[in-house]
Amino acid sequence: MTTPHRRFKDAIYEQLARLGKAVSAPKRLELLDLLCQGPRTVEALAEQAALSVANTSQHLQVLRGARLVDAEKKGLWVEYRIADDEVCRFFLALRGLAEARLAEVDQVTREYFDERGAMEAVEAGELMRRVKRGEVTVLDVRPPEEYRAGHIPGALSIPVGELKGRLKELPKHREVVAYCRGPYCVMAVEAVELLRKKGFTAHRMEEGVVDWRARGWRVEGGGAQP
Amino acid sequence: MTTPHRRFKDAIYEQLARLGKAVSAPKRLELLDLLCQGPRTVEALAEQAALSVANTSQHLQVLRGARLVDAEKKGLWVEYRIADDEVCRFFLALRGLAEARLAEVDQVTREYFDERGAMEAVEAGELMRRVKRGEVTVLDVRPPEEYRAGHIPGALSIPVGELKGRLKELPKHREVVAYCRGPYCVMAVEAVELLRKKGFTAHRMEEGVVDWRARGWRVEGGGAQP
DNA sequence: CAAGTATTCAACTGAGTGCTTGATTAGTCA
DNA sequence: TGACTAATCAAGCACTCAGTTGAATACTTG
Repeated sequence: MTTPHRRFKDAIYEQLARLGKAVSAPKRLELLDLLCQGPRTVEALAEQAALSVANTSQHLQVLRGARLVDAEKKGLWVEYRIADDEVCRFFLALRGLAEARLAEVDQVTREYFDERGAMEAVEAGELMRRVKRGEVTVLDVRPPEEYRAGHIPGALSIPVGELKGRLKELPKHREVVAYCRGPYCVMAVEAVELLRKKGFTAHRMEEGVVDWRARGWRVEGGGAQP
Repeated sequence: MTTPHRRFKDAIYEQLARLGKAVSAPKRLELLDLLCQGPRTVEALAEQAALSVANTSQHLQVLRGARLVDAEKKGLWVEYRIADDEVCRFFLALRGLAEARLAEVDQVTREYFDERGAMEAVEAGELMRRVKRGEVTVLDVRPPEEYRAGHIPGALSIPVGELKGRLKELPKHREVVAYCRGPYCVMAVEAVELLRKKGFTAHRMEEGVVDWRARGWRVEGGGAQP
């Protein structure tokens, strides 16, 4: 005895659950997070998320089934990308809620960052102000493709791995603020560690480009389809 | 060979997935939606979501495990409630994303509403303007508890089931806008159908109190712990 | 065309999930 | 105290899902 009313409700929540299911696996969330930084091939995603290629492909198909990502065949590669900016904002909402409600997130983060020599982070709004006043050098330490897919206006691109050999590109007596993919990415932490060892005044910003864009602030580079 | 770095990432995304898992079951989403309207007992939720009590209880425990809802023992009953307003906003974000990305949502809704005699809905912003100008009677057709838990300022409370016998409470030559729980709730649809049959000029608003509050607009009644 | 590569497919396994059923635990009220 | 009630628990079943492995597909390049 199912009324049409009930069938309708079931159908609707079934649809909502498609999105829920898509973000119910840790690895899929990691892939989504990576894709928010910019488009990538299956192989690259597999490597960065520490997954087998076949497994990555399957996860990506689930994400695509939920219309969260799009795939485009580019010659030998398949390039996956976020289907819509709203997807990134949704991911941020999920992350924000987890930070707000799940004490474990804070705990795990603290544990990990503390043992690497904690450091106060500069908040995005604060950075924005200092950038406007021309007080700081902003440093993007992500891989160059991600920098190209979108970065904070005026930021320098030096991938963390190359930083040691390219220190001379940074003005010496000026504060540096490094950022990477977001609060759970360690590249900026490593960069700041290195910079301080070399005598720079350096801080990290927790937020990434995705947060920056979600605040409605301008992002340089990237655009639609490259 | 798992580096500390990998372990950290796995731990973080594992936490995010707790939220994802919580919203990956259709019935849990329905319960969450209901709870956004106001606190309720297990039994009430079970009935409204067409579930067995035991099953409802289990779903609620999953939601509580993800810190999305809180439970409070009140004598013989256990009252469940949304843990934080941010949870409602997250639900709205999920729903919005589903509407934006999943064509099936629109399709299912259209199918159901069309066969009940479609009707143009008044958008919340438009209603807000008309309310300010004192042009319309706003009608809340949800059960009284939900009205009490929070309603649009100035709205009249007449549950849809009682509407037929309480028509005289409505000013006759004035437009009525009815609302209920949100876009997938049919109570307002039924109310408008009835009102029109009785000679009223009536429209429905798709948005519910949750949407109203999420826009930052004032909500009457409810408050913290009743 | 053939060799090589990125991705997907297909089949399988073990773990997890939604739901049911029947028993159990807390609390109320006569 | 004992009958009654709301909620939870425990066990079991059918089903789904993440991940592995090995083969198949589609495209490029020599």
